[in-house]
Amino acid sequence: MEFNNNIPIYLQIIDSIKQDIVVGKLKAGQKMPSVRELAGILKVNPNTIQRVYQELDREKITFTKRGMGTYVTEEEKIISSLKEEISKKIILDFVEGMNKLGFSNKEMINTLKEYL
Amino acid sequence: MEFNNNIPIYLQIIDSIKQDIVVGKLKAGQKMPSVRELAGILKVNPNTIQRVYQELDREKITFTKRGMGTYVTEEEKIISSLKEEISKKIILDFVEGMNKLGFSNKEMINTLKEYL
DNA sequence: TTTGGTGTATTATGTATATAGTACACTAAT
DNA sequence: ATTAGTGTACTATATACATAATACACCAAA
Repeated sequence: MEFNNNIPIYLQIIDSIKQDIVVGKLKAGQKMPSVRELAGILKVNPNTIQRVYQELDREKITFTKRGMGTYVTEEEKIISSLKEEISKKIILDFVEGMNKLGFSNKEMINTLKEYL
Repeated sequence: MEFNNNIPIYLQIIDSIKQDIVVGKLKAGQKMPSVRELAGILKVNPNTIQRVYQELDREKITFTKRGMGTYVTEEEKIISSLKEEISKKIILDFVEGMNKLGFSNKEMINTLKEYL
């Protein structure tokens, strides 16, 4: 995994996990890698993953059974609203960014079509 | 100006100034506010603005006359390529983000149209 | 009961960011 | 020459992030 130097690693990992959950790479109820295992995979410190899981737990996106592990939430509602939230943010960033550059709505769509 | 807590302030100020330049709010050759003045306006430390101007100078987006002040570049080429660069990044972030969420190109455009 | 794998907590260290305060060098205008 | 306004440089302090190392608490399985 590649990290952007200007954004805290733990936030980038959180976003990446959210991505995996909303697209179904990580399914509802599924066990996540252990703190130490994920730290090894991503080559970051276990404390960083600890922070990641604590934050995800706080947002109810995962839950933790002490001594057992951390699991993806079983509530599909949370997952679908998470997907909604993420896509809305992407669209908003795009529209606001293009607006600030002076693009009208039509120009925005045309520029996007050209790019694709 | 509102700052995002997760990104260094000096980077956000740099982006904001670039925005103002490419949309013509700041024109080629125009004098920028002094380090101390801009620090006062944005309510940040002068050292932070110092860093901002040094970085903009390094990127040739501004130039500095010692004892006189910092000025927007007079080379229109730099400004136009800057605008190109910024808009490309916005589009790329959008397309990549939507792709990762599983949107096809058509869905992407339709979702955008709906939003607008 | 013991063992191994969980999450959790704590202390220490280094780096980047941001602030605070001070001083210096240069330039234009008085 | 003096002054006021520039950018620049430096030291110090505080906080957040990330790493490192260690220890502890909990649970399931042998």
